[in-house]
Amino acid sequence: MTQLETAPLQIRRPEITQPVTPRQLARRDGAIRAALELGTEGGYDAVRMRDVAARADIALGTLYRYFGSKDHLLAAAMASWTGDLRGRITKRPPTEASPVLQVVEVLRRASHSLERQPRLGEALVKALSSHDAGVAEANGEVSSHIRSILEPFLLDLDADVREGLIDLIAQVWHSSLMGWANGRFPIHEVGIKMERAVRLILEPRFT
Amino acid sequence: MTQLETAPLQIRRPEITQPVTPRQLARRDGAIRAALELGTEGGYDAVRMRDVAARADIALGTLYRYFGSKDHLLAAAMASWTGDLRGRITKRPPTEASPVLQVVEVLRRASHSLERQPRLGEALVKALSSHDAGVAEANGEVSSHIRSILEPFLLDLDADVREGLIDLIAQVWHSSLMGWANGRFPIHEVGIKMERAVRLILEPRFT
DNA sequence: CACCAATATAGAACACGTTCTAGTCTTGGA
DNA sequence: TCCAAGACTAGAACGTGTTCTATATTGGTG
Repeated sequence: MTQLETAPLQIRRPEITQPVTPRQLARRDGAIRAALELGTEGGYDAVRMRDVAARADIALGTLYRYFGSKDHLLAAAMASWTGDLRGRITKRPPTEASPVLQVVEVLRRASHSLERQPRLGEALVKALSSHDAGVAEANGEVSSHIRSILEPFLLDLDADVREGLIDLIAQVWHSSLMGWANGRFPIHEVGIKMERAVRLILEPRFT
Repeated sequence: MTQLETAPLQIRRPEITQPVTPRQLARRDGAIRAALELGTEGGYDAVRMRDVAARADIALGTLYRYFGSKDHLLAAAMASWTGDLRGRITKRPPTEASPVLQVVEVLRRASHSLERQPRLGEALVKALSSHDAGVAEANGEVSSHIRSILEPFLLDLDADVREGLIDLIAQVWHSSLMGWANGRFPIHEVGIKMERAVRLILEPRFT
């Protein structure tokens, strides 16, 4: 056996590329915008990759150059959504008095926001729970948004405990959204469940 | 416009059927067994409906008569798994002394069990988080298994609080498994995360 | 400017979940 | 025992995510 047929070790994959030029950024953003529009109108199923490409006026192949999968595309959209959320919370902080109630208020506001565009929420949440490198990255972004949103209200706690509790709340939040997106309970229950969970988690810490 | 083309109101769907005769039960069980085998070997993707049907020696159409979707099939398998787990815990209860540690031990044992068949675990968990009537039903079964597993260790608590805390733990468990199945962290972290979460949740209740 | 490598495009092709079709087999009751 | 209703089968067909191909365009470099 010669070494002739041994393939070069460098793995050949089309590999997601980072947009650099303005035109590339515009293409990527256009794709996200198109996905948001289609998702708002018809939810997860309505976000068909062919349609996203058509609406963003790019080729299907190009779409796949920037987003390795449909879920990656939607997860990127979700990350941008939580980024916006953080902006809104910062600009207009909760009015409640106690940390527990402040956290509850924040989460209620977030649910409320999703409630206004249920189809979109369903699409974004569904995408977040998919096994995909790109999605994992977007997920990290989402987590860090949540962390930075909640942290200011829990400064009284020991740093380690705070970290753990925020993680916990984020997990419950994620799980509640999933429960909703998967049709296990209606959207208004997300807020209720979250309030109950946050109280159970935080109240013993603020006796 | 005449009323001629208005379709009859009765919705026509092939509707999942409940197995009744022994042969039907055997077909359904065979399908679940085949799914478990394929899942153990190659994870979610390896469980191809065509292959499940072939291995169980039934027609594809028959498979879809009993399980409305691939995820429904896998979710049914998951429910049977948690049923087994409950049996094992009942037969050999945790040896730890305190409620907190007992709960931790139970969850550790469960993770450990998944750890032995990671491909299968991935397949089952992935299916559980899918929007599908059949999956929702299986999900309920799983939840009630978990509830009945944990309840005995928390009898000291007020019933309402206990209910809420168990729900909370179940949610965190679910979310941790998802995080693992979706590649956000390795399997051994499920146990660690769960222990941390359970301590954070329960310890303030057992001061 | 001229060129090359990376990117983009249109569209075909492919895989797999799901649905549909036409015909055969089971089953339970008259 | 025989029949009608329903269940089962093999396999074709369909939709959509994803990949591939062949060609055209772009953008940076000598």
